[in-house]
Amino acid sequence: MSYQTEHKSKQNKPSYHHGDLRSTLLKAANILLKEAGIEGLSLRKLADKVGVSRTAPYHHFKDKNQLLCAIAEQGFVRWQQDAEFIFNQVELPPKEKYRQFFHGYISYAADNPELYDLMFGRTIWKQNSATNELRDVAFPSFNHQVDMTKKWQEQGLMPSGEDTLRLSQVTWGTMHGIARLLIDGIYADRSHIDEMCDCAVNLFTQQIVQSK
Amino acid sequence: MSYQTEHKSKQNKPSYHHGDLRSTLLKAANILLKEAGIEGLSLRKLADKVGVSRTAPYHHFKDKNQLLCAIAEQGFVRWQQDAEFIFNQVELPPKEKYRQFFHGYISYAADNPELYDLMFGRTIWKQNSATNELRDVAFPSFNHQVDMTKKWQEQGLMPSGEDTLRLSQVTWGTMHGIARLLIDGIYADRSHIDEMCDCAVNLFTQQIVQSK
DNA sequence: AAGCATATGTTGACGCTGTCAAGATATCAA
DNA sequence: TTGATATCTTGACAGCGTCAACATATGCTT
Repeated sequence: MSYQTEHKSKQNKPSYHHGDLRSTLLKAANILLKEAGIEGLSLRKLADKVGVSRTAPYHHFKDKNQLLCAIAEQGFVRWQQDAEFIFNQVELPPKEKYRQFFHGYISYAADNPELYDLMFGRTIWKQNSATNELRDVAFPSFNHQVDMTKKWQEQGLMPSGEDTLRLSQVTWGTMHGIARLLIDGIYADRSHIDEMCDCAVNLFTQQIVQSK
Repeated sequence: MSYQTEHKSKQNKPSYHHGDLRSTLLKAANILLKEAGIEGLSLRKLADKVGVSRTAPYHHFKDKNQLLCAIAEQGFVRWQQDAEFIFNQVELPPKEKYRQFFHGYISYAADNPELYDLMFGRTIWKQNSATNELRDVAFPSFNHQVDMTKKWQEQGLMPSGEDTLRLSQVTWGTMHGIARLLIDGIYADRSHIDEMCDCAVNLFTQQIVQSK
């Protein structure tokens, strides 16, 4: 099976121009990413899958990095939607909502390990090669975590004594660390993910529960 | 400047055989790793630096992966020494010792970012390609973290209500996450590392302090 | 409708990579 | 001395990202 969409014109004749190559490439890249991982995703394989010559993608992405950034960009958008869905469950008590957010974060990483690696890994960020488009979705996502932490402090869920920025860095760091240990194959056993998340949530929200 | 040791026999004549190529390669690889990062470390460049032909390293390492594992192995040994030094400071109170351990972990990662990536990154573990020699130093290092957590719980430093394994996974996850965010270029500003570590230590050891 | 600029796709080529095969040379044991 | 073995060499191959040069389709201007 191939994702190749034998590119044809509206009259169904094979055409020299593809017509929708950029989005076709992105779609195929996501599949290839899942199948082969970041190191297995090559532009040549991608072009081949889509049924186009090796260098055709260069008319839609300046280089491989720009393609990766575009994929990561989509990843942020999708995660933001998931997160918003959780935050919008108004009826939930604060701690339960935070619990779901924590679990949701880890689940998103576990369900899309290669995508997560692209979003938060060194491939893009270490080389300082993020496109402006990517930054425009990634930074607000980072900041959102800080805003929520402030809210959780005000609600008494998290210790108000700690500096908000530091606290959000630590809590995010914890989620990120657990996610990475999972998707990088160090925590091979996934059967206890939920217990780990609950343990972390307990540690970060303990004060509230005790003072009740 | 090159790390090339113009390999000579004991009579100082250039010799066909190197005599100490394996350790010379490892030494040069560590330097190259710092300079060029994991993705910049190629066997060909390495052989060139050492002054030997492209395929000479293959007589000492089955493939690139085995070289990387050997480097990571050294990294674990060195970290274990650092950690032991901290644990052996008998006069320190428990919380301060844990604080130093936490800071020490992050410092080791920050000082050796590429090495840390090799030790705990997907390159080796995700592909399930760790050599037995590497596993033999890595797994005890993982287990040690669990043992210490148990001790910290018994000392009352950490909450005894949580399952030891889960707790150690979360606390290690936090250190790992902060380390990764730093070395992968997401937490670009390093001026607040210490504050972040202290914040995390506070969160994990808060109970004790309050119950005093 | 004609013509030309632009967008898009193609083939050829280059240097880099890891790694295998085959041959050369040194070392060591019998 | 001889023969096995360890070590190092050159040659070769496929895969990679990417540039240059060329081909073809699209669309705007006149």
